[in-house]
Amino acid sequence: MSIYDTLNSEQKRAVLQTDGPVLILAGAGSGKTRVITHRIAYLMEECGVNPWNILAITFTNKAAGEMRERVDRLIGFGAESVWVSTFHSMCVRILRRHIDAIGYDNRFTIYDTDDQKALMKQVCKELNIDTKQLRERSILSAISSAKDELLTPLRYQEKHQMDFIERQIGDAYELYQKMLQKNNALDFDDLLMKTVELFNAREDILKNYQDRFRYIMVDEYQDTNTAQFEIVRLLAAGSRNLCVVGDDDQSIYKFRGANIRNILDFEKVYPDATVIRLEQNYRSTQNILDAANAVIANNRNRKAKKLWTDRGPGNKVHFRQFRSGRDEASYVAEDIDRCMRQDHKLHYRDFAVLYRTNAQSRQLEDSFVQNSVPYNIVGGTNFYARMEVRDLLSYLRTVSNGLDDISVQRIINVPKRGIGETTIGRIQDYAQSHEVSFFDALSDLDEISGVAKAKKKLTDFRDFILSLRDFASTNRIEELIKKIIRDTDYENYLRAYDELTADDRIDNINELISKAVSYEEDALEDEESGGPTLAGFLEDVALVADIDNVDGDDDRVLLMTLHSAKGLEFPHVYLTGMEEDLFPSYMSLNSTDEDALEEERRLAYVGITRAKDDLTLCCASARMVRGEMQYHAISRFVMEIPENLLDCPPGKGYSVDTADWEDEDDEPPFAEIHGRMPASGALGGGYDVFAPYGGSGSVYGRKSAADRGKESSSLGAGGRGQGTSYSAGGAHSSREESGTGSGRGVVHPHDTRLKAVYVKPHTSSAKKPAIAKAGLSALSKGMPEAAKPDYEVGDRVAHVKYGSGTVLSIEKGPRDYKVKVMFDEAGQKIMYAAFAKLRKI
DNA sequence: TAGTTGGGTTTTTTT
DNA sequence: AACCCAACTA
Repeated sequence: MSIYDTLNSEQKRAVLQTDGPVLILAGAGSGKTRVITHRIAYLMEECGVNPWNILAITFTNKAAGEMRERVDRLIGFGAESVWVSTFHSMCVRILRRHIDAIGYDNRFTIYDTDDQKALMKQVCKELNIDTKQLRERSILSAISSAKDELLTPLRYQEKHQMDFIERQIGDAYELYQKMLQKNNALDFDDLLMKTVELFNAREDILKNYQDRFRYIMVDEYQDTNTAQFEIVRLLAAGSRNLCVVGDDDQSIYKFRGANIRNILDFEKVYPDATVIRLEQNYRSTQNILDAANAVIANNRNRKAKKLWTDRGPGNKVHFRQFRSGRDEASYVAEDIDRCMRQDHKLHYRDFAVLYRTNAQSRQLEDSFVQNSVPYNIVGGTNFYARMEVRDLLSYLRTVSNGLDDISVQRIINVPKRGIGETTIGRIQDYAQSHEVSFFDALSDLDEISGVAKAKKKLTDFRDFILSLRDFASTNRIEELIKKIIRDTDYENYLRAYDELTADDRIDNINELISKAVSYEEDALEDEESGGPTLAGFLEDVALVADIDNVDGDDDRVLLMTLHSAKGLEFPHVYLTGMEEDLFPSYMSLNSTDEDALEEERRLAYVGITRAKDDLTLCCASARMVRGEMQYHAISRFVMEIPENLLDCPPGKGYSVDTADWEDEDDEPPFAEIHGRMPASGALGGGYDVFAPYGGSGSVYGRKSAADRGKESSSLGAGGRGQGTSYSAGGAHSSREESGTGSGRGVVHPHDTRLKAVYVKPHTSSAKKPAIAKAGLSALSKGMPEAAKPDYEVGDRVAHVKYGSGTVLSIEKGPRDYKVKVMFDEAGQKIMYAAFAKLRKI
């Protein structure tokens, strides 16, 4: 029995079809990594292919490492000679060897987004571009798209000369590119584009790689952009042994240039391609798969397919709605705890919590800390983007590449050396007019007017860098970093900068040092890399993805964005923030591009299919977004899942452990809600709700999408699962609140014990009733600023339930004003002002 | 030159 | 809420 007998027939076909173009359409969880690894093993073991002739391109360095490991385990030899890497790493490797052929120095620096922005700032200044009107970021993203499409500055300018903005971008692109070259730097997109440029310029070099890479495999092919497509096309042009693996339903990187047509049109480009579909899923239960299939079926531009499994139905998909993002976060942490207690075989690492945006991790993190659940967050502020790490890296880059002006300028006054902006500006002007680098200009100080006062400081700095260069030539990177820290007294600088964060920052620096150490160890082992170099370390550092740093053996819950979760799987998955405007994002809903929403749906599909056994979808009625309370309807992606697959379908009434309003002083919430609500009869037809303070009522009033101005655009698109807005109110709320023009009150049954959702017509944010806002604010942690009550001690006030009374005291609490009232009939009560909604009489 | 403050803005997602 | 920048002050 061979290792290939464990494959199903389609997988086997994919492994055995070694020659010619092959397209493997691999649904989520269909074992595509197994196919690729077995294919590599088969090529080496059965076809006698030299591992050196095999290239496998993966999406992340982590995936590359895992793939190499798995091949090793399969055949136990030779896997280290297979070239497994990401597009970007592969390109850097090629460019380090050959980029001098197209006018760069081989010691080039890789600029990340922060460097790009710093450089673009200079470009805009030079070109007098008003960055208020046209931000650096927008220019950079336009340039990035151009590079993804392999458009040179010249070609971009030819294509885009109609309006002023486009001409400005064209000019900026041209100068930006010149300055990059002057700094001897490449940005991320250049890595791909310059490789194509190199291959086109030097047929001999291309031929060399074509001869080497006789068998090419590309994973996650649906997320390749035009530049990557071209690289693959060029490399495979000789042998035509190209095997691409992907799933059009999981294409989620359009924003960075991914072109879904690369996979959809593969058969057009390679008419003789063998197409293999892997539709059996080995990961998830049938209920989870059915949910995923139901959601993705709403996309129109896709290759039809349907995942199936021979696993049983499993648990239903869990759906939970909460009052606030905070409640959602505590539920997730507590539920994980509950699962762990219930099933002792479970580990923390069996859980993942996914969200659409990094900003959502904050509340989750808080709640995990509070509940002592160990967790790891993937991404957010990239480790290498932290101030202290960047400072040190800029020193290293200055040592490594004297032409990198951006790095020199970053550190010339860090820690403070008394070198100010004016001085830096003068040196820069000189450097520019004399066509020398900024650093070299430091040796011509006598010729630069107006820097005499700072001359000593500048010379000291220059000499310091020179001494570091000297030191670096005979010492290890680890020692170099330590020397920089020591000589600049960097730790004290951090303490002076911010006492509170200094310890964390020092930890980060130590981590950087240990990364340098392990880089040097790895590079010593890897013969092909040519040993450890400073440039090599900087390049490693520049190309790591957040997910690369995740240690699978760490027994912690993983928190990450849906994007980061691609390619991973977990027994238990929580998808949080399943709300309209959040997921699908506001951006996609307002986009003119129809595919934007489909891409969000693919993202939902990716999220759902990460789950093996249990999937929990969560949403919150109210959530702080960018410092403002927002009220969202349940995500359409939840509504697209058939009710019978959900344990608690939206609108059916259910209970949630944490959403319990029995707490002391915890009055029922009331909310002003706008946004889309689920269609279907969930709320219509006299669904009963209970008003705050005891009364009961039912949903009444209903406004069609057409009445609703701007929002109707996203509503009116048709199709199932679209929302309808209801106006509603509890018994206490008056009719006038329900039907006004832009009113969009919604009552949602959130809990069978729900006493109330108080609904106000939405007018404008300026006119939002302060009290409603304060009331909800208090639901969420960290919102101390509640509206100050308009009554004072001694005033007579009226309460909806308790009647009238006299205010005994008003005390500012952590969240809200705490008011003590002696009611004429009900006696003394203490309540929060925002919830109590006392009216002065 | 350095540090503070107030105002305006806001990539969702990342190699 | 967090960030960035310009303007202001010491």
